[in-house]
Amino acid sequence: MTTRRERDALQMKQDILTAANQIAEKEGFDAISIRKIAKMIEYTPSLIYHYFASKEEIVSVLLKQGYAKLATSLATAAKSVEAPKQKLTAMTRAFLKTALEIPQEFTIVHTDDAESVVQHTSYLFKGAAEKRIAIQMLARCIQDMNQGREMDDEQSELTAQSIAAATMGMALKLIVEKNLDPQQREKIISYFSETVVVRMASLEE
Amino acid sequence: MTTRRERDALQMKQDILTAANQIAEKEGFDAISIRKIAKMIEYTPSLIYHYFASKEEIVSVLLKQGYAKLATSLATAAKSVEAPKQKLTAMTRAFLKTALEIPQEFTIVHTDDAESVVQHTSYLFKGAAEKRIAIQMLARCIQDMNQGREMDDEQSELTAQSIAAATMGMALKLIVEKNLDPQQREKIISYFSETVVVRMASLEE
Amino acid sequence: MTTRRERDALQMKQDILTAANQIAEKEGFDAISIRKIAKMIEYTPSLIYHYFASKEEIVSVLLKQGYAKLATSLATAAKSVEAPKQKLTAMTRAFLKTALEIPQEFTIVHTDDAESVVQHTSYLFKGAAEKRIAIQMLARCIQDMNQGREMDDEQSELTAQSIAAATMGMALKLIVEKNLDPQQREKIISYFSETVVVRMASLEE
Amino acid sequence: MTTRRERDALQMKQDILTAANQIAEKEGFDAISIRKIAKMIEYTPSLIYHYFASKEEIVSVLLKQGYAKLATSLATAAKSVEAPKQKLTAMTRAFLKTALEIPQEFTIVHTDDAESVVQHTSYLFKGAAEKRIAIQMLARCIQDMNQGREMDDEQSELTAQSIAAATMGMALKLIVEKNLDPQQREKIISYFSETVVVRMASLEE
DNA sequence: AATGAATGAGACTTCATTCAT
DNA sequence: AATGAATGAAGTCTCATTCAT
Repeated sequence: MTTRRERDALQMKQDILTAANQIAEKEGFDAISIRKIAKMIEYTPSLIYHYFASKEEIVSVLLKQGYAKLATSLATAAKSVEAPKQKLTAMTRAFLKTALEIPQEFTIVHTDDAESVVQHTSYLFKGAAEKRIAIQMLARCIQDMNQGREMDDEQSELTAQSIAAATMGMALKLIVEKNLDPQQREKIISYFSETVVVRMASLEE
Repeated sequence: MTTRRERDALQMKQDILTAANQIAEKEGFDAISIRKIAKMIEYTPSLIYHYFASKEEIVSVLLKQGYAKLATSLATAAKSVEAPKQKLTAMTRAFLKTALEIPQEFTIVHTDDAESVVQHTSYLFKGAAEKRIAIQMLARCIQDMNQGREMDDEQSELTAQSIAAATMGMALKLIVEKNLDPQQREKIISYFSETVVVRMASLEE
Repeated sequence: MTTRRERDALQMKQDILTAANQIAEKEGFDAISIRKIAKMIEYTPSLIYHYFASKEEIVSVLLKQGYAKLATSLATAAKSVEAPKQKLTAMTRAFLKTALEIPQEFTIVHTDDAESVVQHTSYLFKGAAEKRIAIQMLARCIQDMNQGREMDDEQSELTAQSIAAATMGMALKLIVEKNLDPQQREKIISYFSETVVVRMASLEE
Repeated sequence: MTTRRERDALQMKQDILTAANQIAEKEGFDAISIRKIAKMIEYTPSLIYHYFASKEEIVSVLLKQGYAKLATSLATAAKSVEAPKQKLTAMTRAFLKTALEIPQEFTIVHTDDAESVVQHTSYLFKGAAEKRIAIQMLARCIQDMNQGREMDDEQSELTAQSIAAATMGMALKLIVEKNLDPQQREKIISYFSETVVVRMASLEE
């Protein structure tokens, strides 16, 4: 059970995060500053330290929220369909859609090369098909799609890694070109999710 | 003909840019500051304003240089081979290699969503196969690879755009995972350039 | 008779003081802060204001406790021996020992030149042999040691004052050189208490 | 040869130091702050960083200046007289006088227990008569005063150390009791320098 | 008795930039 | 061409304290 106070505190925390997010959207992630947040929520800078230990914590929470959203969306998409080809398309589409909903966090998370971040986000290493759920899901999907053909684990892992990186690239590009004509954007998303990704996954040449 | 003065000035400009680059490599792009540059080239901050109007200009030139390098590398690769499939592979490989040589600039250029930047870097819009040389080269390559099959221009443009975005994503991922085992990195680069990209370019399904 | 409440309150007060002391020992006297105390005793900063009017009061009580400890130790030492020479040595040794037990408070008390503090700690003024117990004890001791020689009160007072200041100096130095080899420290304390102080007290030349 | 600019810069540096000193005298050493200095010299805080790298540097220079002054004064006094007894008195008097001229620095230097400071100020360790000039001068003086009596090096070193600590204690006490009646102060200084110190140096009992 | 929210002042420092010389 | 002086804004964070609950 939460008391009113706890709810208020939670609300305040969320207000701070929202403000931080708005700044990030307008001026970029690096422009987030305690001062600006304070001005936006109309409180003193000091107060913010009541709710967060440091600016770093605020940013970190922001990123985690974004990352969680992406993971959830991906998992949901994976469960929604059975047929491997359709599953792959659904996952790709979900990934692109969610990325576009949290452009700032997405960009940062996939662009930050600090060791502490990379530890969690890397997936190009050998064996990623076992250690990274997303790559694992992709790899299985690929194997399911290519039943009958001879194929080793390495090949499916490399393919999964390639698809992941490629999709991230497309997401990023769509984020950066934020003023792209919506119809064209939709066309690209569809083509990529339904056609290109499927081609990548087809282990033949 | 250039006078000595002009040559000196050019040299100075380049020194400044080089210093800025080194800072970016060590501490990240945002860490570039007039003061740090000044200290590095052992001149006063003020002097820098003789050669560049503002910090922004320095950064901007830096990015342009990076972009130019990428374009050159791509064009060279394109000319080096005739056969379309091999040409595509060569271009992809060259792109990844060059991106890894200028990680900071590459990341910034492809991540910056400022209108002024996007104007030059966007290529997802309809008609990019005509306006953007890189996309054009890709599109032609794709068409050459698929002679005999029926295919409209839109399809080849969408495919070219997809390949461009995907390759950029792979480049970015390789940059971020800078501590990836070199052998594994080489394997991924090869697999992506020789196999995955070719699959993407094969317009069938 | 004290009620439970009063005892609890007293306990709380002492907890606060103890916490303050620990901070002082670890980070220095100036590092004492209401917040740190609060964190240490696991209460809110606000609560501390129920028990003390201000940070200043806490610090002040802390110092008084230190001063009292010193006085007690000195008095005990004085009573323990009869022979004047041995008494002087015992007092000196006790003073140094106690000072080393409460290094922070000792340093502050004898270094603070705020009028309000100096009022209680000064002893160089004329007539201190009457107004300051410690100086009085010293002066008497000196007189006892020099029976037979002609000597006026002024001389014994000046000598007592000198010994007091000198011993404080030695205490301070031992505190500051806190990493001095223990054996060497013991040797210096002994030499000073048994020999040097006695020489100072011998009114002849 | 110094240019006008260099002289101006030097002047500015000194102004900053002077301001810092004044703050220390009025509000204590810890009250020194870049802001306050800036306000006092009527410039912006930023400018101060033109002349000093950090607040720490300012404080450090201040202390060094004080320490140097003390050393010089002591050396001068030592050279001024030949007879050992008189030399000891002259040194003591000079030390007390100079200490009273730079009360803040003196207190800090002899009270700071940071390892980096203690490394330079310690003199209670065994062998200080060789490593510390001041102790060396004192030890020699003591030996000169006690020619004819049997005495080992250890004894003279311990005595020198004791005198040094005692005199520092007296200096500190005089600084703290800054409102002591001037006549009484003079009397104490004289008594201590002429009588007490001499007794301490007389190796008999 | 105890809490949490909130403030306002102040701490050090870095930065891009301008200007007179 | 080059310097050094100077500014003003902004950055993060810590602190003592008050107040309503």
